[in-house]
Amino acid sequence: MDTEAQQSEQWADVTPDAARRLVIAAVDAFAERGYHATTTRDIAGRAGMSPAALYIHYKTKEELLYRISGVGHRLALDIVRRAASTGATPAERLASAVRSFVRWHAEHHTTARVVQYELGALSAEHYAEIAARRREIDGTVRSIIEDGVRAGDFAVPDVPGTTLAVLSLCIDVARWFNAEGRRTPEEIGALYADLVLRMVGAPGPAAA
Amino acid sequence: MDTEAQQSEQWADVTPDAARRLVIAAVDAFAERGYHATTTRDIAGRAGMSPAALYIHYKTKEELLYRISGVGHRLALDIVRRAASTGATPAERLASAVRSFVRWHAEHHTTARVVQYELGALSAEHYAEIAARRREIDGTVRSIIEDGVRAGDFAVPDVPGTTLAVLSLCIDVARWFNAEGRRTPEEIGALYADLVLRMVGAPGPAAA
DNA sequence: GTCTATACGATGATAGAC
DNA sequence: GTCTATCATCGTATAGAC
Repeated sequence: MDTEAQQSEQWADVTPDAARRLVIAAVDAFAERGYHATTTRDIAGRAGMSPAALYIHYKTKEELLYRISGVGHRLALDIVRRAASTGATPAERLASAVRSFVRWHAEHHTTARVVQYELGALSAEHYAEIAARRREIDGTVRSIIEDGVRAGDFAVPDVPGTTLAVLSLCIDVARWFNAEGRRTPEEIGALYADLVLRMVGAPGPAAA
Repeated sequence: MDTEAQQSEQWADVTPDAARRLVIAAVDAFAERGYHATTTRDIAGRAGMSPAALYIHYKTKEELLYRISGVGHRLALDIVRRAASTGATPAERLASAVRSFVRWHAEHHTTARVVQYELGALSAEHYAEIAARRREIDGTVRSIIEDGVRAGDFAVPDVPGTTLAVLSLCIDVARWFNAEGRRTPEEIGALYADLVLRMVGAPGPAAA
């Protein structure tokens, strides 16, 4: 679970306070037991409210998930975009994007779990909207790889396939990451950035 | 969804016939909507039976999942082990293991989804048993990487971390693979084997 | 905005006939 | 072994008082 401070910051623009408390409670519950196994009673209870109070702020349980998924995807996209423009060379930008994206999945693994693994519980309309944001994330990473290939810095036979693999690697961190484990988010980010540079055939310290 | 022929083969040792039909129905339902969102009525219906018939063959819904997870993990472990001993060099064995493991996750992505993403729905006892099999899979892959490092064929600063990343990459195929997509399981297996050889710093055609 | 009380359909599982 | 019928409980969501 994220720390309380991290939660407050992440959900700062969910107001009023009760609505934010419900979001935080729902993220914890969904991440822990899954969307379908979580009851509205459980969410309300974690937020210190009666079951009925949830419906003042959200019309349905799915709307609560939609809110979480929307904010979560916005955060994820922002992080990748910002990191993707940090660095002079494609290799630096790719390493930066992977390091940041992985770190987010580890640090905010509760949120990331809901964002990445509960898409199927969204309504068709909500899913379509979220899927568009996911394609933006994919496009951001693909652009860096294309830049690297054009510049002759990367050797990548299959750019879309490699993009998919890179994102897949980052996303799956949310599944296995354990806060009590031996590795910090920072360490995993550094390891993965190195592995990804190897995947795209970028020369440098990775080969050392 | 897997083809019918693939299903029969996979679950051949689940008998009698009705019990196998229920397993196949449950795999489809669990993969499509998740364990918790699937009702016993849905499973029985797909198998062409009344809701009560399920309880002749399985004491609870969780026992059905446990059966699926058990057989699925046994299949996965067998596939990795067999592939891991195919090839003369560590690079060949690693490529073989990744290619086979990825192909299994793509070809049997319905089964793989249940196996990889519904662990949390198992009882504590059943989970502990399954987790032991998962550690065997991890150990099999790690051994190959250690062999490659010892032989001087691989350059891997962090063996456990790289093992984790390799398995993570393979497992996540079950999440995103789509049978109607552009890539065949065979193609994805080949791509991933190449990417993994790059990750471990194996020289060869990967660098071409 | 929050609570207590409750409607009411769905759900896992069982009983007993065939 | 399978079915029909049913139980007890739970789950989402609403009504109406404060």
